[in-house]
Amino acid sequence: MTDPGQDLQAEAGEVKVLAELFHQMADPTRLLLLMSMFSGEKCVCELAEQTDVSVSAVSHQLRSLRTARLVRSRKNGRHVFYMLDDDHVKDLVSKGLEHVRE
Amino acid sequence: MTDPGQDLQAEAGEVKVLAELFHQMADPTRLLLLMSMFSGEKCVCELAEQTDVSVSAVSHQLRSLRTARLVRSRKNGRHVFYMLDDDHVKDLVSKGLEHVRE
DNA sequence: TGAATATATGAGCAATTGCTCAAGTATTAT
DNA sequence: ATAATACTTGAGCAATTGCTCATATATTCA
Repeated sequence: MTDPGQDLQAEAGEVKVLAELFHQMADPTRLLLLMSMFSGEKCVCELAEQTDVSVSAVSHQLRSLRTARLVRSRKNGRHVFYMLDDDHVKDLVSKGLEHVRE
Repeated sequence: MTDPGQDLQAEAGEVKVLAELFHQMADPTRLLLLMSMFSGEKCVCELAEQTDVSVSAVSHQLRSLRTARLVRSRKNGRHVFYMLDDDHVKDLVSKGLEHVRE
């Protein structure tokens, strides 16, 4: 259901930021990375394994997600753990799946 | 809040379809077109006017949105009216704006 | 019928994307 | 110190994107 408390009018600037948010979720690899983090923080090598993409490619995409503030990272020894920055992404994927599954 | 009734596990195929959904919403022009339809069906020339994009470009993007089943159209005389195919898009934009507005 | 309006579509092109590969930094282990 | 592991980063490249422009189709109007 559409949240009635949300103002659906938006300025041009807001639309661009919103498009950028969806853009981050529009690539299968990035989307899979985000979904892998639903169960908690994951290190780069785990993410690479789960998505079957090279460590380098994953690192590039994580940088993109981090710059866009969808994820944040924490360093521990030689591992870097990535996690969702907030729960909105999870909500969006949930809503998206509702649509996909009709 | 994350819908607890939604299964957040997804197969590879589902992820691709979901990415495609977000991809449609990831372009500022397409997003603006979708948002213009929140208040009801609009003809191509109205949409072009509101988004300040050429009629040709709008038509191309509407075709993309229609193929991806985010919108559907209805012909009346020489006008073609476009409308959202269901309310999920509206929900996604609403959730997205929550994120953007922190 | 012919002109005007509304929309669709294909070609072409610059910009962006997502990968690989090679090289770099940082941390731990021997 | 040297090697191994974990990750990052820049260059380069093929594929995709979103526009414009020209042209085509469909409908209404005079």
